[in-house]
Amino acid sequence: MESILLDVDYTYEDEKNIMVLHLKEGKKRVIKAMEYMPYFLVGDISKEELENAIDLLGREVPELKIEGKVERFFGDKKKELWKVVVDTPQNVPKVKHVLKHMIEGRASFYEFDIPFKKRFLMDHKLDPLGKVKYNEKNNITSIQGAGEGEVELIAGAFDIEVYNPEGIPREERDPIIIITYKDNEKEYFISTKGKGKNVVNVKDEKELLEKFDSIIKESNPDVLLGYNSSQFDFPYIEGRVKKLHVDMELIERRRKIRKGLVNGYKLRNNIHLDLYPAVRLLTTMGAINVQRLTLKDVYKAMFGEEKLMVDRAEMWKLWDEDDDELLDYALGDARATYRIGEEVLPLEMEIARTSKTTLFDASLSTAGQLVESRLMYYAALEKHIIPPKPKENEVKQRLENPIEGAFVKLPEPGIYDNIAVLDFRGLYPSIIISYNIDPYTLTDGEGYESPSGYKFRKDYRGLVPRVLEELLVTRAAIKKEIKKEKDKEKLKRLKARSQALKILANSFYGYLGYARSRWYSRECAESVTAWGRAHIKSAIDKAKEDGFDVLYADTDSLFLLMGKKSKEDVLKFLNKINESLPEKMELELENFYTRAVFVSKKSKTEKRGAKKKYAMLAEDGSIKIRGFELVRRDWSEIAREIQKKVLESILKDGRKEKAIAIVRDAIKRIKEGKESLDKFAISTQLNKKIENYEAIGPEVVAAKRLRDSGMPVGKGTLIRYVITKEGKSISDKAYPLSMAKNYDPDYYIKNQILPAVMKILKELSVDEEELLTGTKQQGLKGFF
DNA sequence: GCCGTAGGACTACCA
DNA sequence: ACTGGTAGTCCTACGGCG
Repeated sequence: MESILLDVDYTYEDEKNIMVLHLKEGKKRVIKAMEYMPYFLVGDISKEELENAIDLLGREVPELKIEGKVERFFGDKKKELWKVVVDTPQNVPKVKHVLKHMIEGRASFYEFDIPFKKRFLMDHKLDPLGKVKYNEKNNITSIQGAGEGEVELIAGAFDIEVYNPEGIPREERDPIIIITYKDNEKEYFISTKGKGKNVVNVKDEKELLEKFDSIIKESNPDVLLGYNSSQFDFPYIEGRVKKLHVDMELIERRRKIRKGLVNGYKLRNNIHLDLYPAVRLLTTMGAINVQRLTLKDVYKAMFGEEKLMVDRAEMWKLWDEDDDELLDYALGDARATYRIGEEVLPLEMEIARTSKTTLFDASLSTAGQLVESRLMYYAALEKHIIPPKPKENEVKQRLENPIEGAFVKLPEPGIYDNIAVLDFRGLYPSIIISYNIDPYTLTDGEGYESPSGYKFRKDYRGLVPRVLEELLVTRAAIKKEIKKEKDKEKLKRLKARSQALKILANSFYGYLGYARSRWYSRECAESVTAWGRAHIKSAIDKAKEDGFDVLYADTDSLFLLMGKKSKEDVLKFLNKINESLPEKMELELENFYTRAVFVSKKSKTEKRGAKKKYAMLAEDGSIKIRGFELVRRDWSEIAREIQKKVLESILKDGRKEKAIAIVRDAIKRIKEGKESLDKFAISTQLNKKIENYEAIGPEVVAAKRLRDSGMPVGKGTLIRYVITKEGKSISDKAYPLSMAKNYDPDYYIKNQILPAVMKILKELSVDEEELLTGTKQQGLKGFF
């Protein structure tokens, strides 16, 4: 029977290590169990000596034995190692630790820190979401590549609503009043209230939970989607289940998983996929951009429309009023979650397959863990040794010793016309592949020599560049398929695959320099950036030789001032440069822009151009803005809005008079109190506990006030605060948006609007006096 | 004790 | 909890003044 591997679980029963495989066969899901033993590897020691030590230990650890010899490659050097089998996975590091002390200095230990599930998947060459076969004894007998299978998983999304007239809902007091659920066929609104097509009426909360349980059991989605459901919905349901003594199969034998810093909530029968951490990964990879990771904002960012949903804090009012719209509002969340899931699930599935991680684990993984997983898989497949994770002191040392990064050219501030932007396609990946950069190709002998002085062998291909190149080759092939494919569903899958491959490929350089990486190599990471700097600088020089002025460059991109030159001249330059580059490297045309604004740094003394801050108008009318306050969430919306208008006016119109009018009008409105309070909110995330702050800034003061009012505030909370008229210092004046009664117009004009717009207007020779008073005579004091 | 400022703490951005 | 390079705000400590 052929089936698709959905997930793997480990359990210890009847003194046996059991791996439980969750499979999908046709439309059904089935479970298969098989025994599997944990082990680690030992080298540089005779069998007799190792056996003696193991015999001594064997009395305390049942089943401990040398199972035999295995071969492993260290680069292109082969070594024979003893495979030591242990009774339980927990005992692998323990036994290794004790053995190491017994035979200190006379043996080397390997692969003692491989997660047990990962070990199982690798040893059986199993591909998550790939095809597997098994026989009557439940032994896996054959496999196929992950790319071959076309898996279709049925997803359902759910959401709970809690009665919370006093703000934050508390499990022991506030009941769940509504649960909504949506899958590909049906929608349910389960509640004691409401009437209509999809309404399932229940008599009380206990029945509500039971009904939800039976609906999930009946619909039985492969994947159950929620939004922040690991942190909120499931723990809350669990709390109510305990209080009301409900039997709920859905959460029976659930497991709380902690992976790195992320919490996961693993269900027994369905794959629970919380979209929140998944979306967060996408934001860190630059796949989507949102100011806040709320369901509302993410929905808007992805689909460009407001979703039908109700403010959670207002839900109880609609409930008390028996509002007719309650049904649609509550279903709005489940529908939004489902729709986000339709986009994110295919991508998560491809990330899982590409990284050789199960879907559930992939949804909780960081980029580094995904790269690591794929490298481990191929290392095991080709019998390369898997390096250990570094110990904490090693991590510390690596962190204290960072490597030199990219080159950024200092721009001359000003307003420019006709710019061509070029960039290296996948600069760091192409460097790793071109120069065979790998911890095991590093050599003192012959090889590619990096500008930082390290050399990499040409006669032996490293695992890292090989695995990376395979990702890029696959991606290129998929991009070709995308061009031909007409079927909507297949196209979606192909695009998701391409994106997953891109995410993984772009993370390899970071992984080489990541302090907790198994394949960390200072020399490799340093060489990647050194070659990167060399290539961008050489491109700048060559552009100058060809008569271009180079306005700006950052890491892998360069901005050419075209002057009297034509587009053809730019393309000719590209061709010329590409002929001189290694085969896998390529400089590409990003776009042509008709106008650009670069500004000065805010500095009292020097007047230098600001890096990583510019705005450009493309030929098609679209605007590209980088670094300006208007793209930063820790500036008020009012300041961002005005800065945006000013920039757009300058890019499209070019006259300072219009820009000045925009600012004057805005200042007037602020002074007259015509703008709503939430436009003055400044958002700042707390990255540590309130108590741990040395510098008590406005966001910390506002956070304390918020906490004193009973709201949960801590590491990770996004604080939205307003600078009010109440208090002396800026921090004194900071109140959470929910508590603020007013805003301080002077602060917002002086500290938000003026700094944001002046840096742009300066480039049009407008000074502050002229802006504020219309003349160049009066000082700022006269104005306030 | 008050003032002004350099340096540090901190966040969020670009690539 | 993938990397380094960068701008900018606000706090805090410190030195000068008297």
